[in-house]
Amino acid sequence: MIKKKIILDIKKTLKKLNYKFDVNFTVEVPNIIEHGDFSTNVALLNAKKNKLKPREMAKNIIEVFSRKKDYKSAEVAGPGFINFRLSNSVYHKALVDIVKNKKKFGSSNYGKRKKVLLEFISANPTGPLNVVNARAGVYGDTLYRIMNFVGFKAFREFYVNDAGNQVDILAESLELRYRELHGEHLQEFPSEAYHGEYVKELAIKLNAIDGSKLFHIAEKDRFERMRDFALEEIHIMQVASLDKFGVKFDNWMSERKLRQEGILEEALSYLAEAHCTYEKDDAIWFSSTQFGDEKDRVLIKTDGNPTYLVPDIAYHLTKYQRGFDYIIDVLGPDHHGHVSKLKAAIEALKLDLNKLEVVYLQHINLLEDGEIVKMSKRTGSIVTMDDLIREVGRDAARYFFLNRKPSAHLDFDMDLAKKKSSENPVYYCQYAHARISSILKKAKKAKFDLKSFDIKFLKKLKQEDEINIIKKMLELPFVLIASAEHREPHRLAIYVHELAGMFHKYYAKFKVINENNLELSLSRLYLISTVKNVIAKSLGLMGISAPEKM
RNA sequence: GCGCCAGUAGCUCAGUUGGAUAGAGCAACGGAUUUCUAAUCCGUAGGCCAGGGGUUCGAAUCCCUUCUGGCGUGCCA
Repeated sequence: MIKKKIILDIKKTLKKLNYKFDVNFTVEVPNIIEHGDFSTNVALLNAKKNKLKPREMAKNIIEVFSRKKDYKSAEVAGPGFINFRLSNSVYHKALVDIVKNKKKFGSSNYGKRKKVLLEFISANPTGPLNVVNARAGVYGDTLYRIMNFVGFKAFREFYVNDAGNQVDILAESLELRYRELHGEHLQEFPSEAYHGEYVKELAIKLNAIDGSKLFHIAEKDRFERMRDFALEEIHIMQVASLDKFGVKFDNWMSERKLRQEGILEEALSYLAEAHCTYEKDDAIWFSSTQFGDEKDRVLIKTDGNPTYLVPDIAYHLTKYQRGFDYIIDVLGPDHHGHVSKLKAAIEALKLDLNKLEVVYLQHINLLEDGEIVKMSKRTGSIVTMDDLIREVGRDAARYFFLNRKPSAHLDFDMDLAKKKSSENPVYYCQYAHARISSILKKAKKAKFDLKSFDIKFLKKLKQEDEINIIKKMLELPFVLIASAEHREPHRLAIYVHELAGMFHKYYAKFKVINENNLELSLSRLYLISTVKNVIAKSLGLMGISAPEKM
């Protein structure tokens, strides 16, 4: 919008002055406010071409600009930057545009309706979701919302590993607990089994339905009953946890279903057709070394069962078959060894490797009383997603996870997240929203009605803080595009915090409602109600509430 | 050994395609409330951007290298 106009104006000027130039110069908002509203490096990049010194070239450009009415000033700075200051009226108009855009402000067609598959969490269906899953959930969910808002067609998927070894162990664990209920005493609960309390609860629930009748059926049938019951119950449990966290999925892709539908065989046959498989030691191997892997990998084990790699290849095959333009896998840091094998397979299948992106979310340390809380799935001593939400609440949990870029390790300070005080950044943002609501309420009581507001009043907004707030709001569309583009929703979290901060400072410095100046008061009310909407919109995209009152 | 990720203030972290004087929050210290919500604001202090080299008008950012930490490197998933 404004930036585009400046670029255009610069180009026109360069042509007018008969300068040679490259089009890839930049126009950006400087970090330092004293450096003006916008800054360009056009003279730095093109001075050589025109046999001029950068400052000299900049000076000539400025002379033309100083005659344009939308520009308050243009000056040479540093080695040859040109800093522009725009007239307040330009920003006043922009503010009106934000309001006119209403709920659409910030959205764009950047994604061009491209189809995006976001796979995240994909935790094993063998227990409750943990805090790492929570981080992945918030990340994926927020990225989904942002991508859709900037014009992508995103789709959320959870891949359920409901086949394989770990599921057998789950069924066996349940059976042991079930037997315990019927008075059988175990010497020791096997170390590889699932120890969590939830297995005991499942046994109690199963017992309430089936009683002792499972002892009287065939072993195979009992095993299947155990397995299916556990999988179903745990799925329900996971959905419930996610629901509390505001995370939803468009599809739960079952590994068992993939197997039943013969996709594994399909993937294997494609690999065979591509001459990438061979038999050795009674196993079937994938010759992944020809795609840069260190060694070849087993696909079908000596016992005739596929390794985990096969269903994963098959699953990714379906991702490609479903016609997505971007395939994003959100994984834990312990998966990157696995991804190189998967990528080798995708190459072997002659699928477009560029479509596949892997985002690694780094580990989390939970801190309580300054100490790291140890987590172990095997011994059952995990902090679950439910625990976390119960402890710190949904808003704080989401904000804390979102406040970090995905590739960063995350220390989650439980004590800080629990605090309902100024130390807690999530309240800082929400408080700005609540504060504005409160002012608007008060204005209404004092008979300041925005209906009698007129655009002409906006010229009363002359304070630098006011113009800076408008500038900040104008950044939202770009922040969202950058968040989507780089798959980094944390940029939005940082943005809201900054905007909230600007409002708090403004609030402390200026009074919005002034009985003696109707036009100024209405203009300020107009401004802050826009700030309120932008904060609410941003928090909304992060799945965080924006309270009217705190 | 090889591969991936990271190293920025006492702590936790931001830092857009390379831009000008590297920023927040917390912790520390000193202030502000007869006022539209003090869950706030203002100020002070705090830095060899892990070390070294290179690329150029210009590097926390790109390249090379060394060091440190996490993770991976199964016919487990």
